[in-house]
Amino acid sequence: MSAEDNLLKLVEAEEPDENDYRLQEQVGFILRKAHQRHVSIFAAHIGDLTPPQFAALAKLRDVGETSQNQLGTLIAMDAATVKGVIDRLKARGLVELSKHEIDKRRLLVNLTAQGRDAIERLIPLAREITEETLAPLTAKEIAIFMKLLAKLA
Amino acid sequence: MSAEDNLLKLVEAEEPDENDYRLQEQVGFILRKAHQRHVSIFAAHIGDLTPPQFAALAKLRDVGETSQNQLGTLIAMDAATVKGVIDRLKARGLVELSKHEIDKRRLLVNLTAQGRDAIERLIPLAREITEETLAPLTAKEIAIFMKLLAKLA
DNA sequence: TTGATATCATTTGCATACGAATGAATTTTG
DNA sequence: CAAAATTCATTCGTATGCAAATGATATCAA
Repeated sequence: MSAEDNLLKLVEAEEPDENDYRLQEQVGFILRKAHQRHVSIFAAHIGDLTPPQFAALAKLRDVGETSQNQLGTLIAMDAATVKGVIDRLKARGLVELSKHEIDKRRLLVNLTAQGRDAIERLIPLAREITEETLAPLTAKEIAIFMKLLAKLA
Repeated sequence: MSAEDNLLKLVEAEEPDENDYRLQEQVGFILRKAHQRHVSIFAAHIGDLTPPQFAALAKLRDVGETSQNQLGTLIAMDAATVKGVIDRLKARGLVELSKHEIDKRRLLVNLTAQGRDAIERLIPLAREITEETLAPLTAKEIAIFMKLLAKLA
């Protein structure tokens, strides 16, 4: 191989050929597919609630009454998104809303008795969902994957 | 420690306490956050196109003219979703549609000259997006992560 | 205290994402 | 061949997800 060939190879290694972009190998594309698969598994186990709705109930169970915005922060939803989620949970009687006594801007959210029953009943199913989502990996791989995924998120 | 204590520990290990469900540690929740972060990085680099729109253009560049449904399969979008994406790309002159001569059900999609220019121009930015998304990981971690993520998706 | 800022919530507009229903065209099968 | 099943595309309804604009309230600072 000539010196020119070696130089060419080096350049290609540093700056990949523009023609060689493989969508299927990009992290964003695979992340989107993995997320889709998870949502599909979720729907198969819990048909009458979406993952965001479940997240809201699960977090309210953790922290008790909070403001809508604060809840949004805890479950990684912006104000506009969390409003829709809470509205739908309220319409189904799973959460109740009240005004903050002191700070009149805040809208407090809390579980109803029915909402508490629902989340307690659903948590075992949620464990199964996590398990099934991770089923393609071994226990060791799961440990590694979760650590790295957390770093990315 | 008594024999009873050991038995108790064993049972707890197999069937975790129901009170101890941590949303923040569930794979679905973190997957959703990682995906959100990626979309945000994407938007910062490529403001005038969404990841699904980019995926459609990139895949058309790979495979050339295809039917709308086939394209959807290739980029993991159902028929209803891909229609919206293609409609918007068409409205912007980045793709063109035509009828399949033989199979009258099919709607063929292809890049326009403008669409081809756009995707060629954007691919280098997409490389940066992938890089930035993976920036919290070392090279070795990236290799491991991508292998495991692909298994999950 | 008051004027500038910041926070909480809502609304609008746009873009995925998918289930379900529908209709048209093609393929399979009995 | 003819009926049944499948495929391709569209439409509708519902649910995130986020940017931007708005209004109400609260906090900070001069």
